[in-house]
Amino acid sequence: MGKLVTEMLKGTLEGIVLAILSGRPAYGYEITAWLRDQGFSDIAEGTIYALLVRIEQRGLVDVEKVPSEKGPPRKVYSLNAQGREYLEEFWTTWSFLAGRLEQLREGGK
Amino acid sequence: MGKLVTEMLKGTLEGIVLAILSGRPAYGYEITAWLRDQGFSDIAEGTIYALLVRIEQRGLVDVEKVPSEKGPPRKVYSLNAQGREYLEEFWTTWSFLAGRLEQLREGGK
DNA sequence: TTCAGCTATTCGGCGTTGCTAGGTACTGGT
DNA sequence: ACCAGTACCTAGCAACGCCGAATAGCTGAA
Repeated sequence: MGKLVTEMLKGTLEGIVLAILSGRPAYGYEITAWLRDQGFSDIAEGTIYALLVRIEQRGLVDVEKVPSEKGPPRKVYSLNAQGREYLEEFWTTWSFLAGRLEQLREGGK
Repeated sequence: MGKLVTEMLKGTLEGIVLAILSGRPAYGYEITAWLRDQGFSDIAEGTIYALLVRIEQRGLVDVEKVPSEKGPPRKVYSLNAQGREYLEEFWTTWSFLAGRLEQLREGGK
């Protein structure tokens, strides 16, 4: 992909990460690897870490430092109540946008 | 809506406008009004004009100045071949992203 | 023992994007 | 003369994701 997906990720990447965390707690390195696996080949590591800091500061996640056998300690993030609430809002907004886009795509044929 | 949708629009608004233009030529003021009508209540006029300038400079649209009875002349934009090609790419990227989000949403239940 | 390579996180500077807030200009009605 | 509606443009700002580099711990091969 490239620039197109980069710009589209603005605003959605946050929701993606929150959605991941809604399923299970996770840490940055793990999330990055998983996203790459899912086809988000060009997501920068630094982007994820910065995002995690942001959502932590906004109080959407809880953090726990967990030692790792294979390297430095991990910062494991888990979605809290406020985070779940915010994720709901995200899905609402996403649905709105996706709906409009869907309509436009139909109309354009 | 608010900040959430603003961030999500980054990258998608361009596609939205191109999709509109793929159906029919249009000018800025008209596009803004139509978007507001479609529920994008907080899209700023300046945003659309700036976007139109950008896609013109990238050669995705052709422009024609058309006199108006009710004000200054309109700048009517129409999608050209390069624009259609780019719009295809946009839809591909969008589909990818929407697919991943859909999966995440399912999984999160 | 050393050094490469994987794990794991952090930081500063950059480009793109949308918003804010203001301005310009033309027309028609009061 | 004035104001509302039409139509466009601009400068400065904030947020986000990317790039490049640095730091730090652990393991296994040379």
